[in-house]
Amino acid sequence: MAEKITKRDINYSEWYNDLVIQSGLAENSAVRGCMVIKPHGWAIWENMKSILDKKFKDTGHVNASFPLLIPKSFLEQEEGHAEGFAKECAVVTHYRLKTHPDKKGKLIVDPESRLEEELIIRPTSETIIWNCYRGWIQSYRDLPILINQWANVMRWEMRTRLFLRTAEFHWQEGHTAHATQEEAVEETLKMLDVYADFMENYMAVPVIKGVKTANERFAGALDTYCVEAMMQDGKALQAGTSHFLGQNFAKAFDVKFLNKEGKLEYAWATSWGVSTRMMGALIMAHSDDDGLVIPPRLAPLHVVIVPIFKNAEQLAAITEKADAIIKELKALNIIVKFDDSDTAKPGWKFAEYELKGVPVRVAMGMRDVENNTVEIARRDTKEKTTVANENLGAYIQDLLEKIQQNMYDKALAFRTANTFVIDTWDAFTAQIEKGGFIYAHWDGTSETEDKIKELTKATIRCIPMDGVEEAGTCVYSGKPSNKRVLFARAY
RNA sequence: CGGGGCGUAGUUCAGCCCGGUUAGAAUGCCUGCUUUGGGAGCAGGAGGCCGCUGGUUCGAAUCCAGCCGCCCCGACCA
Repeated sequence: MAEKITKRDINYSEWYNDLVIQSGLAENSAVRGCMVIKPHGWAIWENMKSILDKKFKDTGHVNASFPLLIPKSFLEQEEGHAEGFAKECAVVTHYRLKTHPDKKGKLIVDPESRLEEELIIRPTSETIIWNCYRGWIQSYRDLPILINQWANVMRWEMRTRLFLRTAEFHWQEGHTAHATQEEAVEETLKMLDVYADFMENYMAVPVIKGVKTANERFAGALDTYCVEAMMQDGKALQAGTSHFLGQNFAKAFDVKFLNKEGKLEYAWATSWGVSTRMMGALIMAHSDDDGLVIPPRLAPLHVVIVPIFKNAEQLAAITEKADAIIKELKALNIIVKFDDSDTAKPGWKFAEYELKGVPVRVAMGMRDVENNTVEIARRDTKEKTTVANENLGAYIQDLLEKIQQNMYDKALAFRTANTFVIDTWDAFTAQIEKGGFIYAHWDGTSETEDKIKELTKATIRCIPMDGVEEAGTCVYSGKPSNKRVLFARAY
């Protein structure tokens, strides 16, 4: 009997923790706030990476790598950026240890090795990258620069949760430089679309695209765009961000180029990123009390075949049938595993692969061998069907597509059922307690936003991009408003 | 950094209040046999600086002090 996962409706956050650990995605490490991503978790992340990486390359970007350590002075260059990140930076002050003079085997920081200029571990890389761009950009002919890096970064968080908020996390950060404002804005929105497409078509998580309010804006950006998703507890999770940085970093790092008219101009910047936090979104959007539910397009393993046998002869007979199926599936690029280990019983294997989120399970016993059938179980609905072996490859390929689609449809239906249009303060506060997304009017001031957050813990997730102009009054202050914004409690 | 809780077998925990045999259970692990269509059964076995340091005591997992670490709730945040 495996350890029990806390049920979702008993304690959602315990369910999440139990699930991440028991499904073998990740665990806490010896270093507080830093997680170990285990093979199963990393395999999903790798799939996310390779899909996104292709999309970045298809949109003209190239990868590079910039240093982990950033001189403290770089962070000071852009004021908003500095203020935003200063309080969560790990700082390197020394470069050497030495043995303790009295205690054998103990090491101490060598006070002689203090760095002249302290280095910070990157919380994000705008500064060190724009410092480089100064050397790379002289003319409009050098633009645009479209660079992405896959990296780890560190933000010294007070409270951490596996995948959702860790001190060290893995992500990609795109950093582009452009000759014109229009082109930079276009890039910002283009990458937001890449993210939205990825979330919806691969993660099977519907998202709302929008702009952040001033309060929620990235430190150093003029505009921050985001994709917001709803988790099964009705809370919002920001799954990706794309920033229009204007000329802030070009000015801070003195990045100027000669335009066609021979005049010096500051370059225009964007940055955009998604992180291992998406793993949290994936888990919380789809999984259930039995374990992970992974959409086929991200699953490290699509199909597991579990033989049910009493002896070696039976296993041989089943294996022969299974081999044909495996061959057929592999020809269709379906990733399949035949689990013929005799160290665990079939029932145990069923539960284990459900916990790991494998989309399709094929069970084969002697009954099936005789009838030329298999039993197919889909992870998303837990339905079991007995099907004939003929054209099984095509059947499973089609089933994987259906699972992918069903997971999206289900997530979308859940979001729709938990999204409310609200006009009164009483209704607003009542609904926020119950969870979900709320579209309400807002007077556009930070003061009102802060007040609402203080009173309800809800924040403005974004000003939706597909929102329509509509006259109304602010749900809190009663002042006039011309557009609804999206409120929710968030991760 | 505030408020609370907890450190005992790989894991989850009992024992501590009220000090006294060889420190227990469940689960997991190993071996063997029987099993195998939803987390099997029986038998045997291995596994512990009781978080660390010091103190009290004839004697400490248990009492006292200090330290370290972890978890939960707040403030901060992708």
